[in-house]
Amino acid sequence: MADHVDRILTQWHSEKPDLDVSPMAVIGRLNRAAIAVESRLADTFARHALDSASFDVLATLLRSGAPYRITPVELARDAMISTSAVAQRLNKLETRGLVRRAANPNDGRGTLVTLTDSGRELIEAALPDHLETEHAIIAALSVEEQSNLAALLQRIHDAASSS
Amino acid sequence: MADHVDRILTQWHSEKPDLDVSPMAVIGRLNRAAIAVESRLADTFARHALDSASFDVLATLLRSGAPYRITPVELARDAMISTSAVAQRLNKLETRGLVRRAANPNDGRGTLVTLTDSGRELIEAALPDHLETEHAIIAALSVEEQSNLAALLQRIHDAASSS
DNA sequence: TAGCAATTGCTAAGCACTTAGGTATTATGA
DNA sequence: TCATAATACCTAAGTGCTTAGCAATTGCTA
Repeated sequence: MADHVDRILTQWHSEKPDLDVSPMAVIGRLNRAAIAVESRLADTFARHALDSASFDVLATLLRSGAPYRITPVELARDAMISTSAVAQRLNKLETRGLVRRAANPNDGRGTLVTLTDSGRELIEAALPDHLETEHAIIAALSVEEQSNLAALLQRIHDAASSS
Repeated sequence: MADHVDRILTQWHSEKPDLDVSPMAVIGRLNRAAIAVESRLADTFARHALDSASFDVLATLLRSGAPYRITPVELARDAMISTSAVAQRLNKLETRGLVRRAANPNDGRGTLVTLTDSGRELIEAALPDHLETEHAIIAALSVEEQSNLAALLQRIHDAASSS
């Protein structure tokens, strides 16, 4: 059952026997698991002519509910990226006719991003497929293990964020 | 205890009550935890004038043991990046005098990358600091929870990779 | 209420990755 | 053995992020 991370730990043990490299067992696997999942999800996105970044924007608009209209700042907060990255994502999506930008009547500085009909059709079609892929991955764990994993990840997240 | 992922799930429930979005609870937190950890580790790397990519190369060379000499192909496999990305990482590190490239006497096509003395000093200094940061993060979990988490992540990794 | 600070959203430039493609060398098998 | 395939490594170009910086508007406060 030795995986890549195990081999790295073994190498460290023989080269630096005095160092406690046990944290790498967790953090190394966290990284690799995240990369493997992301890569698997990308296949599904590609089948719908999307990438992870575009899916993210369209899904955020969809789950905001009718009239599917939010600000770039909200998109940035939600995706944990800069507002500049949002602007560039929106440029791409607007060119494809999947979203539309309009002036925010309540804030002269602001913009409101709306899902177009064709954008909504696309994300409504991609979403069930995406969920099926996610389900196929986490089905490797029992329901109890899933909630266990989610709780542990949340605590790691908090520990990494604090300070 | 409601975090960002909980709020996203709540939004989906009210907008698409028929969809089972429970996989997002795990995969969403996997992503966010990995990003938070990566960001925390980056601070430590920066204190040693390194980034994650450079640290990765130097650490791989160090743990290979004396004479700290491996091929770009091995580096690519280990870091799960293209050999082209390795070439660019090495260009940077070689300019800084942290690694050195030489022809592989056993393979006319090949190159051998060696850790220079100054590269070795740098990584030997950064490594304990890095491990301390990793330890500070995973100390949020008991030892048993840590090995539990590592095992669950390995299974998620395998599930995402297969097929 | 005038002026300064904060916010919003954009483009430009820089960075690290990817894929594409080139060159050189080694391995294969007809 | 010799043509062809595979491998190793690189640069170039494209992509999507970041930070820097700009212009416009709004919010705060003296």
